[in-house]
Amino acid sequence: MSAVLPPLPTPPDAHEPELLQLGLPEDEPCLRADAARNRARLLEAATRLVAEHGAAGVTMEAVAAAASVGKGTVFRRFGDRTGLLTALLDHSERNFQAAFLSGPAPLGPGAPPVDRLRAFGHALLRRSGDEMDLMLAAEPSPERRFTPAPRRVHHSHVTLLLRQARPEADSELLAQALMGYLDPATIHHLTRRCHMPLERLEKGWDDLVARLTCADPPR
Amino acid sequence: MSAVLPPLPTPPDAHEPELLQLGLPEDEPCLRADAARNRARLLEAATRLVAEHGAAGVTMEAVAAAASVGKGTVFRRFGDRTGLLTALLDHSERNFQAAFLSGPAPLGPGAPPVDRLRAFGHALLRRSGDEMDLMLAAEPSPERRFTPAPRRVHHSHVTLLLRQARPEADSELLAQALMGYLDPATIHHLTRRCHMPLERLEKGWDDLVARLTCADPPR
DNA sequence: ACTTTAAGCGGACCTCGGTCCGCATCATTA
DNA sequence: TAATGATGCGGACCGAGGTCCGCTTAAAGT
Repeated sequence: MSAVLPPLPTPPDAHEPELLQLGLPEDEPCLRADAARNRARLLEAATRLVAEHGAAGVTMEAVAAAASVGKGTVFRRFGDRTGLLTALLDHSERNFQAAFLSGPAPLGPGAPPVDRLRAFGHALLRRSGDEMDLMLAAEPSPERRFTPAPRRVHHSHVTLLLRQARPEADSELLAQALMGYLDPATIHHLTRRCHMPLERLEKGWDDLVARLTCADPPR
Repeated sequence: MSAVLPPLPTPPDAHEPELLQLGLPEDEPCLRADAARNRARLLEAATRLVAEHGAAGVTMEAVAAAASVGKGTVFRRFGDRTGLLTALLDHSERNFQAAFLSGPAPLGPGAPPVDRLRAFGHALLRRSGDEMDLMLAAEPSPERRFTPAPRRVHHSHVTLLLRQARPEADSELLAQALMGYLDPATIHHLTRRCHMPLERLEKGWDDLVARLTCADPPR
């Protein structure tokens, strides 16, 4: 919708501009001085609100007020609420991406793909366990669930590892199935609602990975 | 939230009252005459709105107006928007449940569990292909994604079949992984955004089922 | 038929996400 | 330093979901 402003075909850093395969988002292309200052203030204010009232307390108006900034500014900078929340997860996301893209094995490169897949799942499970409420709140509407850049990066990564482990398979689809298991909503459901311990989820993940990557065709 | 009215611990038929394992939702326990009439009017109005403007056009106020009824009445009857949308899917859902609970094999009872699982996936894929927009619109917030009764029924069913096929496995978790693949948002993403043909999804499902149900432990 | 009462009704009201547009401000060029 | 666009800013405004509460009415009891 919109796209009325010529220089803004898409909101500035709504969902992390172009990190795609391995580039992490630039720390803002070339933001005007006041804009950059306001951005920092907004993120700080939002962080404080999360700490005080949880993710549910992060209202666009509240954030704007807490940062002494107009509401329009928040939207201009982050596009929408999920954009702001996603930006709040940026630090954690960078660390995570750094870990599986260039960190030590088995999560990073160097280990066999199956081990890396296992490690990836465990890492994501733990991370979700921590920032659960933020991740849930940052979830876009179903139509856009897979459009935010972090998701796409995770998906590509898993697809890649899968392709290495089983070149003949439909890695795209397999990756989709695997990522479904790691969806924040799923994890929330299993751990918080069904009270499953994390170890059980990890065990389940390992089993899943093993079965989806073993070479010989079933039956 | 709410639970202020003593006789209404949860909205009447917000998400299909108690069909649980195999009971389909009663056609309304004991609704007062005018209430039943209004309910019918509302559903009819909503259906018309969907036909005319798509699921996005189904505004609570619009439905109320189209049914010549107060807005409060809509909420009293259906709890919230997702409740109304879910009710709209009720017919289709009943048919589907009837098919896999007591219809002809291989979807219904009589076939080996693996075949039933395969059939179940294909059936759900097709159904989602049809009522896609309604199903997406009826998706609740991430925290509640798994609370609507239909989902729970599907999950139980898959868990059951899985347990029959592989009694020693963690069927709950496996079912979760399988159901993730059949999530409306996922299907929407793969078919509409990535333009994958349905056959590919079906093939992927079959592969998934085969690998998750084959007896011998991998590696 | 009359009373009673719980269920139902309606729409004013609130909150919050998102848009719009006139005005201010930064950066650039002269 | 002054002029001048482009970029950013702010907050009034809108629409939609959801709540509230006083009034109405169906239906069960007498």
